[in-house]
Amino acid sequence: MYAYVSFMEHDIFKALADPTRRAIFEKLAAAGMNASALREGMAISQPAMSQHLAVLRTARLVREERQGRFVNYEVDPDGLALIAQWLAKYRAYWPARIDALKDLLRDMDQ
Amino acid sequence: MYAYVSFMEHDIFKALADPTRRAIFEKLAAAGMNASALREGMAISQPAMSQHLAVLRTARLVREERQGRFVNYEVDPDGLALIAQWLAKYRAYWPARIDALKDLLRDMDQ
DNA sequence: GAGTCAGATAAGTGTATGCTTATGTTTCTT
DNA sequence: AAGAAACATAAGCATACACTTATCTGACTC
Repeated sequence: MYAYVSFMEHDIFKALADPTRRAIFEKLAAAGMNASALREGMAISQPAMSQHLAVLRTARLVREERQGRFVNYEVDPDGLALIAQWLAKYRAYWPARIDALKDLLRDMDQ
Repeated sequence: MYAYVSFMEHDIFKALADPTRRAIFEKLAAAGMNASALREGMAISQPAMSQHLAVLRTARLVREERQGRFVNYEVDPDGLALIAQWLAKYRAYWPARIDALKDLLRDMDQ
């Protein structure tokens, strides 16, 4: 069981280590869209985008939904949940004062 | 200001993309210790450890405290805070409760 | 002061990674 | 049925990265 988590954890951090993929993820967080729409204003080739999306998919940071010949992408909460889980392990070290962090903590505490 | 955050963000995800560095960080989260103590049971050369610690330091995931000829390392809350901040941006996508996390883990267990 | 110990840095090397061009696959249009 | 559009995949290449061995720096001991 934890082996799976470790693999996923590795995939996630690997995926987020690339600035282009973080930008793609951020764009998808604002609104789900297909790969072509994602490319707009991003100076990235079609194969490169496809490869990045594959990495994000493997990390469960993003999920696809086929719609005819389009593939709509959106944020997959599972990946974010795993990051939250990883972060929660080190909760003892978070600075207590930052308001945003308090919100974070409260939400994860439920 | 936000430029600094972006740089730091990149350093952090790059740093955590390596499994050895995640292991080092995890060990330090359990207890602060010097570089030699960190190496114990880790099958890693002295220069490699030193290089990994430099990366973690740059990412502000870890901080050093010289003590004579020893250098004691410990978790730096600043790095964790930046991850929490990053994660907070996507709070809208988190599974509503921890139960969802448990479901995820169970699913991954198959 | 000489030797030793903890750790950092330098330089070189094999592999991983992100890109490119080319091509494949599926769906839609006409 | 033929072409085009939306993606995915394959193969090749240049760079980044994590490791190695060798050397350097600074602090402690004798």
